[in-house]
Amino acid sequence: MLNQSLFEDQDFSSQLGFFSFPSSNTFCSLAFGSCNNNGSQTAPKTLLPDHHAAQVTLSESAKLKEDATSRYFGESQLLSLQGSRANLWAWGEVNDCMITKKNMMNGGVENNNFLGVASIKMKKIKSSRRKVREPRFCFKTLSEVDVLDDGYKWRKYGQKVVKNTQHPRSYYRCTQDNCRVKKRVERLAEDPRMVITTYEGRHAHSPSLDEDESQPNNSSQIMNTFFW
DNA sequence: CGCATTTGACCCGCGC
DNA sequence: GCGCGGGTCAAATGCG
Repeated sequence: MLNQSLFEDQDFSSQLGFFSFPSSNTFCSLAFGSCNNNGSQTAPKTLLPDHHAAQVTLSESAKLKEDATSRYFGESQLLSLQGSRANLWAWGEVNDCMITKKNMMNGGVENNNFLGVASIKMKKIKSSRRKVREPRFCFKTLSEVDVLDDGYKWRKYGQKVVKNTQHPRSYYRCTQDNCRVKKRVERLAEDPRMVITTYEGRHAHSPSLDEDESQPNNSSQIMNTFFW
């Protein structure tokens, strides 16, 4: 199940298996997951008040890299989530508070009892003095390595031990000029095998094409299963 | 030598 | 106003 404490703010909800976000547009959140072996998905049991939702069908597959450049919920009304190469991608169109799921790519998840879950959020500015917070999304991955290869180059700029955890949280910035995307990487306190990666902002460029990119599947180093 | 990482100090928002 | 805790800065250090 979703662990809401993973998210930055508590006043939103995601339902396992479908996209949802408040009609007020204060937040936009997104979740997907819980896929059966045949690719079908259980319908959501309940709808939260104040939320519009669209059910997701996890039946499509596509090459991982084809949609690698589309991401972020922006003026084009395109929403996408980005996982690492070993994980998965999803994107959909946002339409009057409805997200229609368009595609999802599975980059090699073999044990697909759980395909994954992620969230993206937009926060309305409460006052003129308040900083604008970039949209974020996070996901949890079973991985031996902390930093998953997502095609971008990152520079570490900080590390912090957060309260009640024994593992430090690392802070990274995209190395590209004019790109202010950041990500945080930490291990789950209850299960240190799980890596939590949180992205903030949107890239103003394409992923860097290093030697690794030409290899279609180099994900064996990562235990590529989502757990929720 | 240049770039990345480390790490303690500092900043700042938030709750009390 | 104060203290706590998360996030960032930047000097020091490491490494190729």
